[in-house]
Amino acid sequence: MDKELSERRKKILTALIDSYISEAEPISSSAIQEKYLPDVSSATIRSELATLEEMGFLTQPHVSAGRIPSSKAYRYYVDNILEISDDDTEQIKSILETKYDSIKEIVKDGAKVVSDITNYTSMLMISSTDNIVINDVKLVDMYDGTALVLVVTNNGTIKDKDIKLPENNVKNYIEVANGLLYRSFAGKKLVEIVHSHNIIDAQLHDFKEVFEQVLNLIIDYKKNREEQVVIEGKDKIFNYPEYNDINNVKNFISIVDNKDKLHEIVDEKDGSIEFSVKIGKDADEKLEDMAVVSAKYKMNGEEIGQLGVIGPQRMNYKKVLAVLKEIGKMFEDLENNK
Amino acid sequence: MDKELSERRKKILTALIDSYISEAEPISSSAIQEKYLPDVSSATIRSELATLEEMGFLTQPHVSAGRIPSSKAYRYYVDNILEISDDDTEQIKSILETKYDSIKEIVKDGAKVVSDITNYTSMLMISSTDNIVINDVKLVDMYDGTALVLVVTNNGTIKDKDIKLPENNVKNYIEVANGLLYRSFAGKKLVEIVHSHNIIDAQLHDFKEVFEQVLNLIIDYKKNREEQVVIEGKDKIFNYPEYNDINNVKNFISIVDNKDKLHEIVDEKDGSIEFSVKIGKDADEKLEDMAVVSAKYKMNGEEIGQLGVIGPQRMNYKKVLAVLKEIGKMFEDLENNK
DNA sequence: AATTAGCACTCACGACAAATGAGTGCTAAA
DNA sequence: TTTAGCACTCATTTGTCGTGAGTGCTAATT
Repeated sequence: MDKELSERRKKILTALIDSYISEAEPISSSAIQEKYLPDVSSATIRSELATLEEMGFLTQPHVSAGRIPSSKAYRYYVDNILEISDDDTEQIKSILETKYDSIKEIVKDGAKVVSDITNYTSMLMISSTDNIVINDVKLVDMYDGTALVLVVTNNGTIKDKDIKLPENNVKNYIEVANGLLYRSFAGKKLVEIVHSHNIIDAQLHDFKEVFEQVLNLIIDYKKNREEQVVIEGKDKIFNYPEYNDINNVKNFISIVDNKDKLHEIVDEKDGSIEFSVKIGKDADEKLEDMAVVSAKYKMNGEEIGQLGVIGPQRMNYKKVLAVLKEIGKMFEDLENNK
Repeated sequence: MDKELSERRKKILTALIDSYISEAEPISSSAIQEKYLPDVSSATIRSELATLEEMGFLTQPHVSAGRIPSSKAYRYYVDNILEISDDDTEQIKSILETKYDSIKEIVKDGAKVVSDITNYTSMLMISSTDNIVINDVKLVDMYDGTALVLVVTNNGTIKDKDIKLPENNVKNYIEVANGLLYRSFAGKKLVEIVHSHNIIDAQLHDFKEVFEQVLNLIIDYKKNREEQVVIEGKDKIFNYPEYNDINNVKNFISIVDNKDKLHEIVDEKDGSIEFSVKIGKDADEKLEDMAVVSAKYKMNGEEIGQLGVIGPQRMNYKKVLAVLKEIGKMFEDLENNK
């Protein structure tokens, strides 16, 4: 279908996008001729441009202006033209290496690293916690007849507020409760627990309260983790001239400051897609004139989160994708060396 | 000094500020006459305005425009004119009550509540953790030769990653370590601990590693807490026409997204000041055309944090201060009822 | 001495017109 | 199929002018 573009048209389209990515100005036929295709005349390029426009790849702000790429053009560019060469990779790698001492730092503030290198606003989202497995639940005796709840998962330990214990025979109570808690929760996935409120009823009446508190703790934890979104470098957006328009800024802020919207845009139904590139409102109603590039990262086969950038449509896709890929490789290395 | 304004001048200044707060337009002498002072002529008001301008309370965008209040005017207004009546308080109270079921909700997302009621961007900052006292430090036996560190403070429990234990005789090791940890840390303030790295040297060599890990945990905790800033309702800023100017928006974002700057602006050397109102760049170089109103909250005599709003200079100081005060009262009630 | 009416003056703002020039589409020739 | 040439379009810039809001000043009034 759309893949049938002649080489020259591809070349013209690429020239147009490259130029627009760096200049943010409509490009004229003669500009393309001078800088990218000196062997043909501007008139030829003009007729090619007319065809490309008919095909929906280009638009013209007005009749006496040059052309700018449409969302479809970026889409085509990312899908069919863009290639990340070893050179690009090498370059990114060396930037990553000189800027950050260890991969640990990158994991910790991944969003900041990505934002700094790409020069776009970046976002880090923690993945669904459905598959976290609880290894054990323990009460630890504290003071004043309270106990601390520890929920040990395959992904770290959750702890939260103390819970109150019944007055008498605390030591014994905790022991029995720990046994019950272990039998009820250990080995279960978070998602199972959250959806099976009836666990409580099956238990002994004396421990009902403790169970409820533990359950709430787990539910809260799940909810909080899933809402977690880190945004870095919001002010980088002002580097791009399209964000001299207050309406674009409003739009940007309203997306970036709204966790739910961000999730909606980034979350991919298809679990197997590693890199996601959403361009313009064809991809999502809210993304007018914007683009989101994101990657899913895994650790030991388990999805741990998504990292990406959000910026103007005329984004440096090559660089962004190279950075995200390179970080992916670093994760792999980290996994293998351990 | 500046306190010597005649009643009529006060009245005019108040009229000007009130009008500008709601309209965001320069006010002319005749407008003041019509709406606020029908008993004198506009010419009289004009000459008063000229004097007020000379005194630095007013500025004129250009010669054929009305006047707008300067930072100094707002300052004077807040310090010498503004009074919060019982009526205002009642009104805020009823809004708070109808909007939020319990004080708990307000504590939990204080920033959101304040932003919703005032209609300004709000911020919540956790206070210095210097005075948090450690009650105990405990290792809890986990699996695979690891232990979880629990640091119990008068302000909740900190837990963090597991730490590795020496291979043999785990149970005994933990017991001894717990004793040592208790003796080293219990009763000390966070600030003391962070500044006394030499604790380690005094301890037995076998436990050096555990001590270091615990110490790092405490230091990290302190650092993280202090950096914590919650911002709510950033997009509310677009409700105010001064933020149709992209430069003001840039300025706003750069302040609001920069924890350090915010701390710098809000942090008050004088520990006794409860309400702080900073207006314009007289107060802080970065606050060009903006104002920050914030309050310090205490619980059991201990400062727990600051809550406030940031917005245009022509802020509804009355409402904002009333809301912050009312929330303060709720804290007091909460304390007394417990 | 304070207030006021009256009037000349300033200046932002919007409307309109004219000039400019960048870039196009089309046509006819190579 | 490509290209040179040219007429055409239209955003942008610049300049002029009229309008009106609001002021500052002065002279008269209380």
